[in-house]
Amino acid sequence: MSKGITKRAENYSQWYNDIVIKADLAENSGVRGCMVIKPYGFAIWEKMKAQLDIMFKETGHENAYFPLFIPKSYFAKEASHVDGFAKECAVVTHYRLKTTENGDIIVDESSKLEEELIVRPTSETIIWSTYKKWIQSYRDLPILINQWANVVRWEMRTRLFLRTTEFLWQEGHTAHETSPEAIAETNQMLDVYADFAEQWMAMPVIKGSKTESERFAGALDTLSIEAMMQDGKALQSGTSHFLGQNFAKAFDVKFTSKEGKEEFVWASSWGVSTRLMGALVMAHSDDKGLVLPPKLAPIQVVIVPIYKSEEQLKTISKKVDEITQKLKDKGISFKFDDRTTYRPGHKFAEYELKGVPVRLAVGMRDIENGTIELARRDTLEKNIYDIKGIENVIEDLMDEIQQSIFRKALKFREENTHKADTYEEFKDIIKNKSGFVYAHWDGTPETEQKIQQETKATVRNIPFDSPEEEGVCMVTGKSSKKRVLFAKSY
RNA sequence: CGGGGCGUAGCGCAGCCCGGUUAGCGCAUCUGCUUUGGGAGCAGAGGGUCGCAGGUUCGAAUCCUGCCGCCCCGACCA
Repeated sequence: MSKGITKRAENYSQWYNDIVIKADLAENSGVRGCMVIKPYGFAIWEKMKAQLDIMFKETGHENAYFPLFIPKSYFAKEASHVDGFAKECAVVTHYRLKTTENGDIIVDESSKLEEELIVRPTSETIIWSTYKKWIQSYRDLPILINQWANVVRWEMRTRLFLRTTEFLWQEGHTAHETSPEAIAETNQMLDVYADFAEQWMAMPVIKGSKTESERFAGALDTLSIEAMMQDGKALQSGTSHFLGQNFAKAFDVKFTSKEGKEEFVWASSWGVSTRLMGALVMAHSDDKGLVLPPKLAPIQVVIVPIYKSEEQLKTISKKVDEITQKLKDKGISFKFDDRTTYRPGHKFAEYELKGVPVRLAVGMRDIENGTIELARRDTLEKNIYDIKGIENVIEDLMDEIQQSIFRKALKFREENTHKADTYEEFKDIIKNKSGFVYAHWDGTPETEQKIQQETKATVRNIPFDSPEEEGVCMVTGKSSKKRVLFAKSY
């Protein structure tokens, strides 16, 4: 069983790789650090994308598209931004190839670009240079734009979905009259991400602010949602940045206010990426394969016929048609796998690997008894139901499974969340138990760095819902008003 | 960027140290028969510029040199 999947307990990262490959989500390509997202994986991404897009539009945003290439000079305008990305940019220097006498293809040196083009690692600079042209008056504000795009960051080490050289994402870029408005937008979008993670991915997250050292390059404040993976590590699953007037100043984007004064625009940006696919895999899957929340499963119900002759298959198919019609009416997606080329056991294993939430099996025995076998992917429970009304059972189950895997993930997080009051205690937990640790910290980058170097754990964020509490930093003994969230991370 | 590993059939690998007939194994594929309530069995078949380029040799997957690519581990990052 579970052919070829490494056990979670044996080697977690190998397990992750096996699931991604064997469940047919993605594979490595011939291009360093870049993956091919396969149809099944892309179908899940499309479902995520569709829902996020609805949520963005409900909060007043519109989609647009900006260029893949950014002139190098744009980067020079915001100093901390270029610092943050300079080391991981792909640069286009030429625009033509030529064939040599012996048939080799080489870069035509005569086609050297006057100014190099950077393949976008993120689009703040190209977007703000455009916004400059769009904004003159307070009447032009706010601008609430999102773009679905691919970006390139030349990372040292890559892993399928979690960190690839090229990845797909959405990036929202908004412009506002006032600071409070931009901050409200930043918070609103973090809430959208958290809702999506919890309601759709069934993955509980912790909302909070990043520390100064983990802030986005060019932001005044970076908010994040952090989720716990099954190995106890944290995965940053979405970020929302308050950019202040940094980009407005860098690109000279001013507007005339109601009072007739010229002011710089306030900004936010926010994004989630195909990394969410990695989060989805690591949050719920098991040693048998993927476990998908019904709301994101490309196929919610699979029906496997069990037959000994073509005639039997015909009889079963007829019965199945009645069921699928009712599922269709309820808007539940399904697949009737009547392939004659594979046997039932093979199909069972295959759909478990692919994480299909509900499996139905129908054989002649069932036809005679008016029953059907239903198996849940999340719990692996199997039960016999009356065929009559099975669509209602399934409809309820979609909800139940969605909630059940969320509860399971939440319970796991709670069981692996600790409090530490001394540094010794902290080190012990990080080393021997892993998971999340709430502890007091003096708020300085120096202490943060020391902790990271000594334990490999970092401040994931300063949680919004962490209660005010007088305490002292576990390392320096300086006073602290709130516990922050520490963990090892991806 | 530092350390390690690997490039041989669609995939996973053995062979290489110690050069020598026709380069082998498992899975997958194809054909036939029997099967079908948890990844079917048997019989047969097809499929290879041994990463690339040089060199040594009567002879190179194997030895030497150079190059290219990918993966894994660390520091950086969503």
